[in-house]
Amino acid sequence: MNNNLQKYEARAKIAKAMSHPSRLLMLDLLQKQELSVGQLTQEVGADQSTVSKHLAILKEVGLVSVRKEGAMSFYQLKCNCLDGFFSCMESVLVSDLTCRQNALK
Amino acid sequence: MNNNLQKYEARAKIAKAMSHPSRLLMLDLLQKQELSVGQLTQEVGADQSTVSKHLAILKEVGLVSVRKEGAMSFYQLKCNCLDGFFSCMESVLVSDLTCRQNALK
DNA sequence: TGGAAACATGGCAATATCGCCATGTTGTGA
DNA sequence: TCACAACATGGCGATATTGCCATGTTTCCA
Repeated sequence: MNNNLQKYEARAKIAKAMSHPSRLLMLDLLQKQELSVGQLTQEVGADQSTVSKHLAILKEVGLVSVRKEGAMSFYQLKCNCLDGFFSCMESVLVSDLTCRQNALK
Repeated sequence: MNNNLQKYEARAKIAKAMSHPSRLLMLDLLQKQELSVGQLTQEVGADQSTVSKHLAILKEVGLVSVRKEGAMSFYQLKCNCLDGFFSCMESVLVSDLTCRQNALK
């Protein structure tokens, strides 16, 4: 029994925050520049309240931060490691695909 | 509206598969060597059926593969990019921590 | 000052996840 | 062949997630 399991809970929370298509899209967009809730809502194509809640989730785990300017909120990335994250996802996808292709031969 | 959202769904599935403490622990253990379900069950400290289902989730997205030897199943990692993944989680945790510390000053 | 714009936050129903128990399925050894 | 060991798979209640509607809250402008 590994009673050191709690060690992975903080990491799991971050991974869970990233485990939604809309949130991944938003993170990806934020890699280029900070964006307002309205802009992100446009890109995601969901209700404004939905996007706002997604952003709250990303903020909660420290993936993004907010800058308020008047009535608007600009969100920005707080980490610069997303490239590695995305490329890892990509390599898993590619390796799984070639694996499935080989299974058909 | 970004109708390219589906592009992120496959990645989100992988991230979701990684967004559980027990599954992160198992992935971490499998970085060193392949392990049987029984061994992983010992380490995780949950029911055998629970561990088996966790492994099915990891296999479903192509993160691990199975090698059957007699009545036993040995699971192994299919990607070598977990280091990057974990270090990204770690840097988010650290940056968030220092950020909260600064907020207290 | 009143109203609209930009976000945030309840609330709720639909859906998904989680963990265990019970029960399959398959392989092994006597 | 029979019993057991090692996993996998239903099934189920408890809990969490998701997305929208409705409704705050704050800011700006006429």
